[in-house]
Amino acid sequence: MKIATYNVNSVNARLPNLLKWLGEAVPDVVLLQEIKCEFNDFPRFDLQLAGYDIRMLGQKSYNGVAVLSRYKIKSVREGLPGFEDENARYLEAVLDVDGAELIVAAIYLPNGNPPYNNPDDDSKFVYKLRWMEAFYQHTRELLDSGKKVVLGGDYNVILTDNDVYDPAAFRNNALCREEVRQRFMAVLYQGWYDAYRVKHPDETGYTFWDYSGNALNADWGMRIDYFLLSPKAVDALVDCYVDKSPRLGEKPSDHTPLVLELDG
DNA sequence: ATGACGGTAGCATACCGA
Repeated sequence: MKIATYNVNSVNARLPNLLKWLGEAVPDVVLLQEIKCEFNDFPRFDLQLAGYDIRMLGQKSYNGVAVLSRYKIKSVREGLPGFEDENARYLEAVLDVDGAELIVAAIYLPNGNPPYNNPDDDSKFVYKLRWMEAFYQHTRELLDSGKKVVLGGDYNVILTDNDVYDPAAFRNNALCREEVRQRFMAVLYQGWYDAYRVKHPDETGYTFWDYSGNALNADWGMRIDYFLLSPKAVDALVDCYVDKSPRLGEKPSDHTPLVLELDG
């Protein structure tokens, strides 16, 4: 089974790029972030024709997440429990995989950096930390359930200095700050596995390169998209890798897919 | 690497992003 997480930076702007990649990589499940549209504007017919059952949680202009699945989607949870969120950032789905249950979630964690025109405004950072606290509570419950769970998404966290091209330049960035790293580590310490790092302890594993300048050519990237696996999911882990081809192709997202292969 | 770039709303320019 092949599962992908892909921040598409607008599913409509990315549709040709996305459909091309789906045809080449043929993932069974795709977790999308930043679809940037409401229900009525989601390109569901194209994606259904590509073979997927679809659930989405959208809003106008910003954010938005979706689950595409070749397996039947039995139910979904929209948003984190106990957290009033004005943004569409969390969609969890129960899949029927040949009679067995697999839980997946598409996650778009807040960025947390201040607006450029107001660098002293920390409200977005406070929101990020609140979001991570609600996420921590929910991942505890998911882990305690003992189920097979795959949490994929754009976490907007640079976990260590090995996950960014210039750690010094990003030291005070909301993706790197110690409070954020500690909260992400706290989730991992519950007993989740960072699938890419399990398979590739020393490679960069960048999943994002800025559109500007020659960031892509110079490999000025960062690893901010992750798969977190519960123990039952990591037992089935075959591989986890970055597929850079959509980032190198026509009209790319600034992210590229992270792919997970599970046994069965 | 506080720049320059892309997407959206909406029609000029502001907001968002990592």
